[in-house]
Formats: sequence, C-alpha cells, structure tokens
Amino acid sequence: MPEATRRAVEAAPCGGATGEHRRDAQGTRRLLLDAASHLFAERGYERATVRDIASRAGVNQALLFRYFGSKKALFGEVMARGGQEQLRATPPERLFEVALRGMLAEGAGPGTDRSLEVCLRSIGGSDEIGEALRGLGDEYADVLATLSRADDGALRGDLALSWLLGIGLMRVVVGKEPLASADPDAVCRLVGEALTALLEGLPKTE
Amino acid sequence: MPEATRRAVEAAPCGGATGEHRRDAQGTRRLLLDAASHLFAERGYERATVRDIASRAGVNQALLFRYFGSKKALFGEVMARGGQEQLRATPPERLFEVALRGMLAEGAGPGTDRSLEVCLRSIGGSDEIGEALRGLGDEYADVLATLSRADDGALRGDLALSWLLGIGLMRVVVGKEPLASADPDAVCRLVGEALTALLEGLPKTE
DNA sequence: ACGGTATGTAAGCAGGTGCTTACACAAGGG
DNA sequence: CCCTTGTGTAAGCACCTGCTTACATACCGT
Repeated sequence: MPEATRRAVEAAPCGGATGEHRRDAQGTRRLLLDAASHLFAERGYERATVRDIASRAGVNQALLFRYFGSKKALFGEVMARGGQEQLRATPPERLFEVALRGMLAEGAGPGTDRSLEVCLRSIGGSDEIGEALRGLGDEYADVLATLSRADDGALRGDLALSWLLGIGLMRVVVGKEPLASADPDAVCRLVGEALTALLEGLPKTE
Repeated sequence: MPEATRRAVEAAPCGGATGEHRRDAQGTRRLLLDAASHLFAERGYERATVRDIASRAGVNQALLFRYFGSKKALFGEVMARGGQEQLRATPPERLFEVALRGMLAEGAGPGTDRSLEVCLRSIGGSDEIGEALRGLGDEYADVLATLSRADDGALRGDLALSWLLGIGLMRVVVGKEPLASADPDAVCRLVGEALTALLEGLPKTE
C-alpha cells in the first residue's frame, strides 16, 4: 500500500501545492478515530493493525500512540463514541428489530451503528477486549430482559441477544447463503414470529 | 541390546508428554493432532500457536511441519477428523438439540464434538479459515433446512443455525451471564418452544 | 523577528509468528 | 563395519506486531 489516502486538501489555501497536513491535533485525532472505526468494523480488533489505521488516516502511526496511548485505548474510544447511542435512543420494545435491521443493512451509512459488528469480528481477540465487548452485550441483554415478565426474563433476554448476534455472525462475517442475501423484511418477520414465544413485550408482527 | 525393555516401553500407553519419545512417526502424528484439537477448541485458530501445539504434544515444532506441511493443513486435518461425525450420526430432527446440548455441556468429554466451538473461536481468523468453517456451517444448515416444509426452508435453517451458534458464542466464548450458567434443560426448552414457530419438523417439546 | 512548543515524521526496538535449515542419533541392510 | 534412511532437535530466518525514540518543522505569543 504505497499510496495512503492523503488527507484531502482543505479549503485552506496553504500556498504550497504540496497538500501538506495542517497542524490540527483535533482534526487528526478525529481522522484516526474514523479510520479506526472503519477498520475495526471491517476486520475486527486483531486484524486491524495500527499501521493500517494510521495509513488510512493518512498520518504517521506514532501520532496514534501520542493521542491514544495504546491500540486498546483507541479501541475503547471508538466503542464509546457511537457504541451505545442506538442503545439509549431506542425504546426497549423496538431495540431488537432496530439492532437486527442495523446488522442486516449492508451499506453502512454514516448513521448506522456498527459496534455490534465490531464485537462479532473481534471475538477471537485478547481477553481484555472480550471483557470490553461483554459490557456492551450486557447492556443490550438488560434491555431485552425487560421485555419478558417471566421470572427467567434475564435468560430469555440472553437468548434473544444470542440470536441477534448469531444472525449477524452468519450474515455479515461468515456470509452464509441464503441468509446473507435474504430480504431483511423476511428475516425480521421469521425471527419476530418465533420470538413471540420467548418475549411477550415484542410488538406484534403485523 | 536390551530389546526386552524397549518392547515393554512400546507396549506401555504413552499418555504423558514427558520423558523421551520412542521413534514412532504415527504416534507423534497423533499426539500433534490431539494437542492441536484441544488448543484449537480452547483458543481458536489464530491464538493457538504452532509452538504451543508442539509443546503440548511434547515434540519439536519442526515435526509439525514435516507431518502436516503448514498450520492451516493441520487445522484442516483436525476439523476433518471428528468434525462431521456428529453431523452424520444424528437424525435431522434431533440434530439441533444434540448440537445445542453439546455446546451447553462444559466438561468436554472425549466423545463430545467441539468442532462448532472451534468455529466460533476461530471466526476472526484469516479468510481461508473462514472458508473452511463455512463448509461445516453449510452442512449443518442443509440438514436443518429439511425440517421445514416452507419454500423458504433454507432461510429458516440458516436462522436456526444462527441461533445455535449465537447461543454457543454467548455461552462458551463470551461467558455471558446468566446464560453461561443456565441449566441446559431450561435453555433447550425455551429455544425449542420458540423454534416450533420456525421449523415444524422439530420433536415436540416434552 | 524569533524562540518555544505543539505537531508530524522516519527509523528502530523487543517480542512474537509461521516456517526452514543444519545437524544428532537410532535402526537396519549391504 | 559403514552407509543410508527415518525420526527428533536446536537454532535461526523473514516477517509482522504494538510501541518508542530521536529528530524535523510549522505555528504562535512575545
């Protein structure tokens, strides 16, 4: 990869035609954060190297360590940035479908939350990463558990989350057919119907 | 030449990896295969290093390459050895529960099939490994698909397999509570009930 | 203008990886 | 006996990893 995607020459006319970097710490910090977010979602934690991230940001990798300290800390900031927005912005009875549709949507627009995808792709990684990922899972499961009035609601929530992640696993990281190309509506309908036996608090499937 | 003592050594079961090895290519081959099987199931493909495998087998790592050529080839032999026995030995309508219970049983007896666990722990790995793992998934999904008479039976099979793997993911690799410590019977009952909406060919839940 | 400092870079370090090579030793046949 | 062959080992190679260091340079207050 000899040609890194250099930072676009900003509107600021530096005079020189070289397209050199403006010295803007916050800007390059965000560049690194964006690059890391994309690469973690694409390859998972282990397979996204700091060199790749820095290269994608168009920045020397030493800056990554100056601004974030370590790869793990960068990962933490990435997950904290947009990770739990969807979790908090979605009412519990819609969370499952929203998360499922978020994972079924392939073209990842800037708005979609890919943190669950990051989790799935980073599973084999170090124990500390697994710990961090378990935290996000716990929050999802806690919300899903409120959808059942049964006394084993927490277990039912875990099972629902398991299905959600399993579907994401098969679809986006394994690419299993026909699931990978299936219509999101069809998947939601089938899963929704089956889940009514598990969680009573789900909205009726039409 | 103390041939009597040598013969006695050969007759003895060589369980421990300690002490000197007798020069037995087939024997050390199997030692490597066993060690690899355990370590792949415990840590996944990437995190099980060839040094660890050779060390666990009590032999030099160079032998690993002499007998198998590469780490990937060794992985292939491990997966081919016991991977699909359970798949072929189990009638379709029982496959889901057998596989689920196999994943819920923590104490991995010598009989239990851990190849699905290997899949789960190796997901982040290289693309070629993912390809190999997809093959096993395909076979499971094909069997599960026969349990539905609907015209989207293949999709329903994929969804059932997704749940199976998702549960394994949460339980054995993430260790999510309360699922990780839940009673296997309770899990099977909840999942079985919900799955009747998806696959009609499942045996009645009690 | 100018010096200090924030920002950026090139080069390298220590450790780990899969894999290879050169060699030691045992067995068996001429 | 020696010499070939199969089995096992120690050492090393080339590369990759996260991370650090020494240095260059643009910006900004004075």
